[in-house]
Amino acid sequence: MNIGQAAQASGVSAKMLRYYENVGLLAKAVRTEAGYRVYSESDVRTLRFVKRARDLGLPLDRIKLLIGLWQDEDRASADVKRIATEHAAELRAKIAEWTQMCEALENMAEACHGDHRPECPILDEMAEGAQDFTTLPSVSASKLKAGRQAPRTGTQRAVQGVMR
Amino acid sequence: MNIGQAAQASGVSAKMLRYYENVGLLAKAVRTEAGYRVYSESDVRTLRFVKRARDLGLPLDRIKLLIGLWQDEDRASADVKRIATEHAAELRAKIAEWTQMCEALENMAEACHGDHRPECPILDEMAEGAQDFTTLPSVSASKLKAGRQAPRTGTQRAVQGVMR
DNA sequence: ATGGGGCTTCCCATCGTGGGAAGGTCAAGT
DNA sequence: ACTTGACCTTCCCACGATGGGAAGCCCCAT
Repeated sequence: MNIGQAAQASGVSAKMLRYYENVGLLAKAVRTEAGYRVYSESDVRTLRFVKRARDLGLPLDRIKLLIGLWQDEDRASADVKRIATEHAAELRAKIAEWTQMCEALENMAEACHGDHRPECPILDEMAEGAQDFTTLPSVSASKLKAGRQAPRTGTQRAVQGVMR
Repeated sequence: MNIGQAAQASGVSAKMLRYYENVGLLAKAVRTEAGYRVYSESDVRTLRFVKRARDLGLPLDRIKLLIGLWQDEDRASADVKRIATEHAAELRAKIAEWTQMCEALENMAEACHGDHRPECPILDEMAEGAQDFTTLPSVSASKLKAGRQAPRTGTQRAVQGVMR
């Protein structure tokens, strides 16, 4: 079976098949005389394994370990469990972090009128205490040489302009 | 103020300051004659704004929009709110996805004894229906030429070996 | 024999961040 | 004045996993 067929049969793109092989997640595929990669049903099973593990969010290095255990008749299920629980814990941590960010954003958005007026608690929160717009130049003007690499073409914002 | 001081004052690394400038999130910094970037208090306020927005998980392109609105006296808070709620919605979607992955993993781990024996529902789940190990070669052996690019040195795993 | 689709490799882009090398600059201490 | 160490500059590379695309070869069916 060629790479395209293996891809379709496993749900992993051909591009990824080559990549997995390159980075050592999969063994180098057998080739035809013409250099075409050839896959067996057994290979497809491995690919489906990888696909499911990826769908669970596992990174490739952990999947590599799992494949090793999967093919090891003498494995201890404790090793597999450890990998799974470690990943789950990392996911939980990330989820907590993102939930915090998300709730903060939602709270701010809720406090925002969302109309045509400029007042906005979201921006206020992000600027937090930046009401003081007094500019305190900390370098004497004599030492300055405006934008050697930034030729400063035409219209430039007064305070801090956003480029491009 | 030099880049290191601006970095410390804002909580954004000097490396990131240069990067933000390169990708156009920030205006090109004023330079001293020697080419050193010089930052004002006003710049540091912008940097802190960026830092807080990053901490909320906002991508740089959205932060660029926010800075534009922040500096626009005639902004409509609705525009800010839309950006925030869009990002929050994307976060929620991601969180839901990761929560599903996480729960699946936790369920599997819970079902796993986690002892010295090889039986493991986690692996079973990932292999899902891969009990049939009959190999069906789909290419006639005459067309094969073992590993032109994979010289197949010495010990190789029987079925699908993990490399490196 | 020709055409189209599949395969190969190689390069690039993403997104934000860090590491490091090679070389110039500044300020403080001798 | 000179040295030294800390700082700055640019440039390149790496991550992780994926997609896009180009140039060129291969295989099969018409």
